Amino acid sequence: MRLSRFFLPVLKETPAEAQIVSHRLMLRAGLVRQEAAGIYAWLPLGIRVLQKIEQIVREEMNRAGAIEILMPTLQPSELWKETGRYDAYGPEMLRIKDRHDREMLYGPTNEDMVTDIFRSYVRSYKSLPLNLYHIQWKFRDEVRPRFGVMRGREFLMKDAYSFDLDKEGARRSYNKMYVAYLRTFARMGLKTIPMRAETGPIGGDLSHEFIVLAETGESQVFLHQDLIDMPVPGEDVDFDSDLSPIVAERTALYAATSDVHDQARFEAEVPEAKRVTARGIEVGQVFYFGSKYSKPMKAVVTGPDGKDVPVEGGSYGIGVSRLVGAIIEASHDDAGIIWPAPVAPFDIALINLKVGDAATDAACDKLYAALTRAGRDVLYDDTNERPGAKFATMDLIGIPVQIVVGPRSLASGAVEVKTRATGAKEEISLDAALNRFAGS
RNA sequence: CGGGGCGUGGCGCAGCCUGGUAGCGCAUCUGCUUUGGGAGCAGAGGGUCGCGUGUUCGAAUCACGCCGCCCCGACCA
Repeated sequence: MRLSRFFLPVLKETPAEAQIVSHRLMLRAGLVRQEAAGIYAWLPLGIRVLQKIEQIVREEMNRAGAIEILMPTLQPSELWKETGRYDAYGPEMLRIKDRHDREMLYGPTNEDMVTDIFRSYVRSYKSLPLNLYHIQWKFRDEVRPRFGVMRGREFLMKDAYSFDLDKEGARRSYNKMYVAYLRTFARMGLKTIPMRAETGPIGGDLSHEFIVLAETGESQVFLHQDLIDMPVPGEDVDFDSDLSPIVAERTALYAATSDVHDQARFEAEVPEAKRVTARGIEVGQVFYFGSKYSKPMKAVVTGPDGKDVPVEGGSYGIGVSRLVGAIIEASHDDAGIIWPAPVAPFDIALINLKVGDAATDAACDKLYAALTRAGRDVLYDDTNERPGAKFATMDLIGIPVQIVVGPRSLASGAVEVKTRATGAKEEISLDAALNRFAGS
């Protein structure tokens, strides 16, 4: 992409409404634009990141055996009346009437609808386990949206729903999602820690929030230090195998957010030197809820014994749009965003320091063509800005690698490669750059 | 929803207290010069001062009402 033909509305000054760093940087780097409180338009750079995140989530869900569907944003009220949630949900749910005066709502979540889909088609335990997920916009009319996309009213969420014959099956499904989440967040360059969470009226130990540690995080967390650098299961993890050791290894160590924190237990279970008190951002939650929806909605399957039983369910959310903010909170410096490569809007920034100079133009054209041909996503700054402005913009938008081409180093056949994360710069020959970034 | 604050060219702000018809920086446009870390000079364009009502000879400025947005708290992916 040539910057001269792209749409990148960056701001030099920080808009007054943004307080936290990710919100400020998202506005300054031209990722989003606020349209109303908690409601954002995604600009070209932002949608690229959002889609990268979405794709990683999708791949890991698929790997874990979940199956993608897409449910609508607008739902009829009937399903919610069946489960009693139409009244229970309160003003956080956005209610809408259509032209026939029918009661509709903009979905804040989809348990009711997915259960309806399930019960319409599934009759036998032989069809289980089943896990259906979708990635869709949700709306929760928060009293007080804040922190940009971290606490928006409209947000993009991946929500998966598992269906099993019994509690043991539900636990296996839960473990799959738990492991998939570890992998998903790690692939985005995030360190997340599963922490005990409120389980609601169902009780039990089957609910965890996945927390990114970040200084600017909204909630206080308490954990055993060994959880922080615990290795994440690899791509070869077999989701059909028994995953409970992976889960057990983590749940054995103390980790809780302030809502469920128990200081006495924390001190009893964790040696003083290993106690970590930090701040974190919740980016996902896994939750077992049993027959909470299947019972009222009569979502039953016939078991091997010929008897009908309500299915055992769980739901598993990931805040996709929130992750954009969370990643920035976890990865930035004074100059701007530092995207982890897997979610970066572009792979490489190519900076032409002197547009119009025959030699730099030619070198840039050559690099741009070769990198693009090699499948790299390149943002080529071919504008007439001054060098300082170009550097500042590229640092701000955080593309992992910058290749700087200017007359000074090109005189000796070299270009400069800068790694955004470390700021390290090295001069290498044009050919070496081609080799490194466009080689087979 | 309780408490606090803000709304003035695209962005960041001053002006408001003490009413007299709007200013600064950045950005934008034109020209010249400049070109390795957010350039310089010269010129130009752009604002129903959130909306409404009232007070007044006169309202960005004072009063009342409404709307929007932000922050702290209670609540949430």
